[in-house]
Amino acid sequence: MVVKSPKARAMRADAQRSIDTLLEAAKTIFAKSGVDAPVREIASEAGVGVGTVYRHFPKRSDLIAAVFRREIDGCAAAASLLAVKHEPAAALESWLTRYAAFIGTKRGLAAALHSGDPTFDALPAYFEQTLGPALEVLVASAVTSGQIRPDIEPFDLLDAVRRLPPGESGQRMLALMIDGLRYGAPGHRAKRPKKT
Amino acid sequence: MVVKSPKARAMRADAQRSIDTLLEAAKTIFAKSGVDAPVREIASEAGVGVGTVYRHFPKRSDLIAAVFRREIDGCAAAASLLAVKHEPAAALESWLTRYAAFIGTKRGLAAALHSGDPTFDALPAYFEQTLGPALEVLVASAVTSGQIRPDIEPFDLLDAVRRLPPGESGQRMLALMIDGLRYGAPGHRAKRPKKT
Amino acid sequence: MVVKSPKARAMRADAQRSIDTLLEAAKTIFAKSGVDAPVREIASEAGVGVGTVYRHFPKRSDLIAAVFRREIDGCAAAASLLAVKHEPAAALESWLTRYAAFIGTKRGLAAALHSGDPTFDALPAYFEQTLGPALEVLVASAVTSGQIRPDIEPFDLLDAVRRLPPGESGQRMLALMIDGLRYGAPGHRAKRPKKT
Amino acid sequence: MVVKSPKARAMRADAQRSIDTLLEAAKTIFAKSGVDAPVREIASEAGVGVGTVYRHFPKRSDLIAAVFRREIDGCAAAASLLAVKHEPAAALESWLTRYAAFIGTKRGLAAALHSGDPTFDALPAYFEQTLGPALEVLVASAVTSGQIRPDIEPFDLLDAVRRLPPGESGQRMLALMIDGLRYGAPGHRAKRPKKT
DNA sequence: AATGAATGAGCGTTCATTCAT
DNA sequence: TATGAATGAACGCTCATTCAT
Repeated sequence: MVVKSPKARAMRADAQRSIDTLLEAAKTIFAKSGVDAPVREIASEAGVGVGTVYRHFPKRSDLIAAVFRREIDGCAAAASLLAVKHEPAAALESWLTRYAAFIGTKRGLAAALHSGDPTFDALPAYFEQTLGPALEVLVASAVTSGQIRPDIEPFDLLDAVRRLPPGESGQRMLALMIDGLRYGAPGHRAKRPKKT
Repeated sequence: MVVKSPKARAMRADAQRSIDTLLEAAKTIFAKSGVDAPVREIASEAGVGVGTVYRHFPKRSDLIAAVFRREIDGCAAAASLLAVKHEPAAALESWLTRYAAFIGTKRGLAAALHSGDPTFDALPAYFEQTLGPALEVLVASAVTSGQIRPDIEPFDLLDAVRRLPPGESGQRMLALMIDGLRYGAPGHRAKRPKKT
Repeated sequence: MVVKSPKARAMRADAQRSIDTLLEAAKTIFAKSGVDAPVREIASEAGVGVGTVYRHFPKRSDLIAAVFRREIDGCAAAASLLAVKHEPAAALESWLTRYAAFIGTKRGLAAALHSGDPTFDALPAYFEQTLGPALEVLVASAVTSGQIRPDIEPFDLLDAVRRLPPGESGQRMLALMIDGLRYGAPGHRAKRPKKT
Repeated sequence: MVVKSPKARAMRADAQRSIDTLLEAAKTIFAKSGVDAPVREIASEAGVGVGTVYRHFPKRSDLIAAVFRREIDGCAAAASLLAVKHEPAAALESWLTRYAAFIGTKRGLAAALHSGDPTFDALPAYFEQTLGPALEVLVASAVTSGQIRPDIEPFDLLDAVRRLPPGESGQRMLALMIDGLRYGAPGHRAKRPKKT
């Protein structure tokens, strides 16, 4: 999904370019200085005037939400790409890693998202409705090809990874979970310890 | 004993009282408005001028660190108090609850602590070195009296509770952990399910 | 007098319509938000882009002056209309009322007019030269028909009404003046107090 | 009356100096650029930082009101000075001239005063209660000494002069009124034209 | 030592004006 | 020619920090 200004109708090319540049810049600045970074800094990073920021994102929360949506979109879009470039299980693994990285980056936004600002109300639902199906396709493909166990609920996976602690410890746990996915797969059944 | 002039005594007491008042005020204001609250607000809550705040805490991070240390101290001190007022296991339970409450309050400070400001460098070590022994005593006592299982590493407990999610869900998980502590205790062994 | 852009010869119909719409919009916005209202607001009221405003009125003072001239024109034009619809004295009365209303509306512009901006230099003269003759015709007609006293200088009337205080008190004073006009009329002479 | 900040108690010398300087600067800037002049300009004229302006006058209307009150005070204070430097009638004349000048200067503030801002609510009463007695003393003195007619209500005089038109025409009318004051005085009765 | 007045950098925001579309 | 996106100067205001009292 391409992020557009509210009135997508008759959007001029330069305006769309401004929005794209702005979102990219905001992402960078948010990562560097937090979501409370001065608007001027974001404008400067984007190479536009502050007025342009305010034109497209009258409130700071509008900008934050747009950045967040954009990254959700990017993450979901990555699923399709990975699906055609890798084996099903490898694609799933790559995507989960990417998703975890996305979550890690966004941890700073969590506070903003829970600020009660109504601008953020729709974000959790958007998160699930966008990333859920993306993951579902990857999981289904890997299951069908017998590369991972079939008793996995994509939503659970999404949620569990989201709750992983940040840093290396989280990465190790993600690796564990991915191994766990493969563990019960039909193709690996022979390797399972026998029950007595 | 060296006799000090009454004046010197009084001044030192005054200054210490100022600092205490300031830390108490800062704690209150940090809780209400976050660690970025205006210095004036803190000074006003403490009933002093802003100059006094800057005299004792030249940088905001000094004040934050001092508040944090003070609460760590308070939390550690509570261990001794609880130890003499309750049975070992009950004391441990009470203290863990208090500790969790402290952690819950501080969650806002986490971002500040990870800001890279060198003022905060020593805090994690201070945290561990102060609360670790405090908990260790409580645990040892409860283990010795056979009220909790003996295979518990105090540091793990400290760390695990710190990572608990905020809110009611965290409280429920803390209750579970406390029950788990009692579960393997010698005094409860009779209740353990039999091995077949 | 109809307001036209400098190159009246090549003036396209839609351009003239733009100007008319703009002046009407500016009048509305000036009345609502003062002469310092944002240009965007005026453009929006007129249903055009801001660029169009600047095309026709490069400086704000140009727009203000044009609005003012337009209202002077409208007021002067009303004289002819009233002259054919009413008895001479009634026409005069109606016009003075309308003129007073115009003045009342414009009171906000007074400050702008005295700002020293050379754009406004010609306005006072235009005011007099447009409204003076308009009133003169009405007065002459009423005098000729014997409905009002003959010793009235139109300019004095114009000036006096302009200085009337705003609000009801001004309306009452205007009524008084109009009565005074009729008082010395030949047709009312019988009612005049005798000189001894 | 000396203008002081709301909490006159414990006002530091530098603060009072700041206020005085600010009011003087504000008067100058208001006269030059109107009451909507940038705060920075006023601060700069006063040689202080903008923060100082906001400390003493949180809202612009506070500053406007204070300037106005200060000038009323100054005008009232001039009465005492003139009373001891001139003959009663001359003092009255000088003061009326000064008062008219003050009114002339303030004409720009009229709009602000009628803006409905509650900060200005008390100003009209203050105006009357301060200038009324000041004029009353001058009038009484001149009447007692037989230099002006006795049938003059000070308030009427205050009000009439306030309504005089600005500029030379107003000055001529003020002169007329002052002559009128002397005209009916006992000491001038002999000069009155005889009725035939 | 304590106070709080003063400073001024810096932020959010608006809006006149320009100019690419 | 008309549009409105982009610009950036300028404003109101806050508040960390300094320093005279």
